[in-house]
Amino acid sequence: MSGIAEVARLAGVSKSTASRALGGTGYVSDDTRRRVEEAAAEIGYVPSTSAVSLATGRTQNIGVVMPYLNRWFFAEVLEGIQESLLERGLDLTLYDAKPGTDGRARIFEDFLARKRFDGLIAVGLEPDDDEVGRLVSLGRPVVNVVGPTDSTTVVAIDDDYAARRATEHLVALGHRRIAFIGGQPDRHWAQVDRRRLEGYRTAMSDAGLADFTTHIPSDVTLPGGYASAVDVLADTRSRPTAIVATCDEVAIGAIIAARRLGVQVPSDLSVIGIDDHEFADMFSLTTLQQIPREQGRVAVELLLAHLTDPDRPKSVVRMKAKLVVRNSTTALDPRQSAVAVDGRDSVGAARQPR
Amino acid sequence: MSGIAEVARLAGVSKSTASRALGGTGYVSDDTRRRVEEAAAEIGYVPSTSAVSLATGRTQNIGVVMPYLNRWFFAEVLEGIQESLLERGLDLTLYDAKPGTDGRARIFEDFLARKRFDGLIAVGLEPDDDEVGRLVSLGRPVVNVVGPTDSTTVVAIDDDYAARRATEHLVALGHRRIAFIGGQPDRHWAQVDRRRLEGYRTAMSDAGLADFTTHIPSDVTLPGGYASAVDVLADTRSRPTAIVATCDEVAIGAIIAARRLGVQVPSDLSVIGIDDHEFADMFSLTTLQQIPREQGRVAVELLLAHLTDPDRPKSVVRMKAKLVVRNSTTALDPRQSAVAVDGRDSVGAARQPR
DNA sequence: TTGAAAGCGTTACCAG
DNA sequence: CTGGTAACGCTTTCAA
Repeated sequence: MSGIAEVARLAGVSKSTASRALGGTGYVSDDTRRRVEEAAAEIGYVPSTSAVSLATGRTQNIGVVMPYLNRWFFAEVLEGIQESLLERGLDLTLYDAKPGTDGRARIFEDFLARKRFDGLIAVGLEPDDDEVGRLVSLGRPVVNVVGPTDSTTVVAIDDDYAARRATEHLVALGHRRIAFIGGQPDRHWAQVDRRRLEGYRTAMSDAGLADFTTHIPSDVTLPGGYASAVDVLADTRSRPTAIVATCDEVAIGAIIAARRLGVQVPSDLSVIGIDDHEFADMFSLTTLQQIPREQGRVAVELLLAHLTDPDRPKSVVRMKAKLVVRNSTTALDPRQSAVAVDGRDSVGAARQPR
Repeated sequence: MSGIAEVARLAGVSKSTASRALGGTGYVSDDTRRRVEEAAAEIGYVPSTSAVSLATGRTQNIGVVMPYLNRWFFAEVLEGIQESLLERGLDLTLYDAKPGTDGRARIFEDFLARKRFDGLIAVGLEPDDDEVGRLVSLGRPVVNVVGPTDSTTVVAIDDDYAARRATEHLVALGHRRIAFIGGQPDRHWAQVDRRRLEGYRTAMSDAGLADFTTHIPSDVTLPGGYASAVDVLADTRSRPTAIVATCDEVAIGAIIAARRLGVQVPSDLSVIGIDDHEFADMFSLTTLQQIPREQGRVAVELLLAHLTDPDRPKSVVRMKAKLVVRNSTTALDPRQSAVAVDGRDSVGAARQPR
């Protein structure tokens, strides 16, 4: 009834002309264009997305797959993606693919196969081989935010560097009994957390502290960090003097645990995280800053580039997290601190990475 | 090339028959159906969503509009919606409409108008009149999770009750200097928070404590609660003995602030929230429990009911939050507690509402 | 129980 | 610069 035919009728032109005038492609006289636009405005014409998709093969929609919605990192990335798509007039279809669930299987088997999108952004998905296969076989560009660097275009921070830098910061402050907290060998142990653990190990070895290397398993959540830290900090004798957490949520959980147990941060215990979480400031948390919202925006740009140029080679954007020193870390022994502190680590204002 | 035509050719039937066999509607012999299904499986046939939408007028997609993604309540509702849609094979398109942004305006003007969905779920949107108008004019069913009870079908908890009950709990414990924290008169002050403040006021009046009524403004976030609480608790003389927080995030912020200031919870200060946030247990927070995930699921059911029966009258599902007593609230004066405590409020296991 | 053909609302090619 | 027409891939009458 309405539709472009109606617009064409009102403007006194053919459907094709109306389409051209509205779409901006092809030759149309300025006068005709104006008449068509007026007609469209008059009846409040909005093109049918399904008809457009059918005719053009483009959905003007981007799919986003992620395993969690309720964790800071994921929510921030999602907001970055959403912002960026919004500016470009693109819709966003969300798939919540929790590891090990039936729902995840259905998403890969049925939902994604429908290809209701021109391209896909996978956030921290860590797909298994089968899933990677399905992703590739969609024949649509895919960008990963945090993920396998080989099969697709990826944007992420350098996890190894972040964890090393965090560890080095503590080493420079004179700490030796430095533990790493986060990640569970048995449950879904994310690659990110393994890479960070490796970075920590490397830094410990490089500092000649291999013997002090300790991994405290923990759920990668705030309560998870709290629970594990309570456990570890309870024993006053064996307690580490510093902790590298796999992310700020775990770090903050550890800080809360320390406070509850009467362990002073930073004087009795230094804690450093990775993220620069929205709560980091409130807990005076020293951390390696990443900006997930920005990663989301970059992911959109990369995906669009792939859409524009299908032959564009895959690329890897690896950002460097930046040390932000707050008040959760301090020199092990006050008398040594002036000497031991690495100049790079002096307290200062945080700057944006990139 | 592929498409249903190919399936039909392989099965040796017409497109119409293939469509009927696959769609499940209309008469098809069992034998034919099997042949068609095999053919479809063989070439991995997946119907084009745009073609289906164009032909049927159904998108098999639900739109979800919310103002925040990174807050517990919203993320939980979203996960509930997603779960529920996933079971039914429906897609979910997400719109992030932050109050007062250009993006929000564009969403209402352009994005929603595209009607890429069969129905819409608005979560805590609190649309202004203009926005409500646009929503209605879409001619698609709309369900609100938390929102205006008049214009559309709504699912929410009874905020007035929750806040009253929370306040009554503290009154029953003998508290008089009870303050309410959360919500900013100047900024986007959510209706939810105003309703809760009203519930608190009513309960205070009913208890003859109108003179003690105090509203502490605060951002409705954990750091917001922290900041405001630090402010209020600093003055030992005027400090309240108990706090009703508009939600658990604010309540937890207040608890963290109290700990930092050396104010013992609950002996020096009782704190009660509304939510039963994922951190509530870790902070031993007494609270009025709601289950947003469940609200999301119910919203989907209601929306689908409206889709099935367009004449279905609007309805309001108002859930009652349930008091969960943990360890952040206690009797004001230990000697009076045995008498003062309302029997209903004795500590016990939480049960699910509904 | 099956098939032919007419849409669904656009875009895009090809003459004019 | 414009209009007619086919095509996009599927569903849905309507006859047979």
